[in-house]
Amino acid sequence: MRQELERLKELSLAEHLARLHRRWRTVAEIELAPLGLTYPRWTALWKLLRLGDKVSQKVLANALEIELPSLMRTLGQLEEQGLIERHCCDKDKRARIVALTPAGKETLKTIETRIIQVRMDLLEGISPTELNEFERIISLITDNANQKLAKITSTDL
Amino acid sequence: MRQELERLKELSLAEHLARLHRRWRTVAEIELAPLGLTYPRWTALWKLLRLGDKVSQKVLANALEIELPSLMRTLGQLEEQGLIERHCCDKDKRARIVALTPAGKETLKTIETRIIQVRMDLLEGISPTELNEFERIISLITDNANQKLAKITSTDL
DNA sequence: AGAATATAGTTAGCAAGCTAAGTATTGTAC
DNA sequence: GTACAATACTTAGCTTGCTAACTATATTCT
Repeated sequence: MRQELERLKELSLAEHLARLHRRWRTVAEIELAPLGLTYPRWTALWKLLRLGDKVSQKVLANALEIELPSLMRTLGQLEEQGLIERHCCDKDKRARIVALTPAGKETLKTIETRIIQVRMDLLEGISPTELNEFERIISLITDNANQKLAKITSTDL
Repeated sequence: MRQELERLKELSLAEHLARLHRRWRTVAEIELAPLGLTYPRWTALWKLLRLGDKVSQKVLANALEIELPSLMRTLGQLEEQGLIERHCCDKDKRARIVALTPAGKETLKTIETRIIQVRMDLLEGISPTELNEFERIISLITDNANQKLAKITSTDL
């Protein structure tokens, strides 16, 4: 009986995780929408600044923890909005270097306080210790998943 | 300086959460794919069983923490596969009652051990106490997000 | 009872992640 | 130095979440 309840709970974990992910995104989206920025767009901008403004698309995708094709669409939109530029790279002609435009930097300044406010609101009532622990468990489960994925794909050969 | 680092970390939290969500789904998907079941399909089947087999679409959507239109597509696929049926409800002619077919029940038996195995693998190395704490923080952030959403949408009126 | 509102379901179409497959360039191994 | 492998990008198309707008039924308020 207790075992049955545990099973139920464990199934819910994945669902709760999914729900939290969607809600977080929705909140962030609503806050930044008036500026014409969706969630993937402003996280890309933000991350680009943190990485030092001029990086390859590959590096940016890795930092954002998404695949290159997923990033492509977003960068296309940001380019159209005039917030970023994509240059050729002299050292590696395959690569394209992404850089913030002046307009992009200006926009980032405007949204910074909003982004920080959203985070503070969502993490209200959680101590730094709890947050660290939370991050640790996320990493642990992610590692487990990655290991399992590696095992599965290798045996598929 | 330290404050700057904290900000970086907090931005990452949302991304780590998103990544974990995608990895979890991917692992589950690969394990169940040979049976013709994607993640939303088998979670719907599973949840349906836990809810007692005969419930309205609305109730099932709530339990799965997704919106009705999202569920519709999945139920359509499961119906086509002959794993569920949708009946009219006598008491409320708007509602449609979802029920497992014998084939659906049979399939559930087959996948049950696999589902439980995936969960155990992903949660390996995490104590029940840690897991409870993890769930608690998820709920807390989700509540914060919901409150913020409620506030935003109400002031929009 | 009749009008206004709310609810369950449905349809249509958007968003943003993914994989698979293709191209151009680079790096590596004889 | 030439052939093979790996890398960075791109394109095309799938998936499954969502919201908006619609219908049919149920509920609530005078």
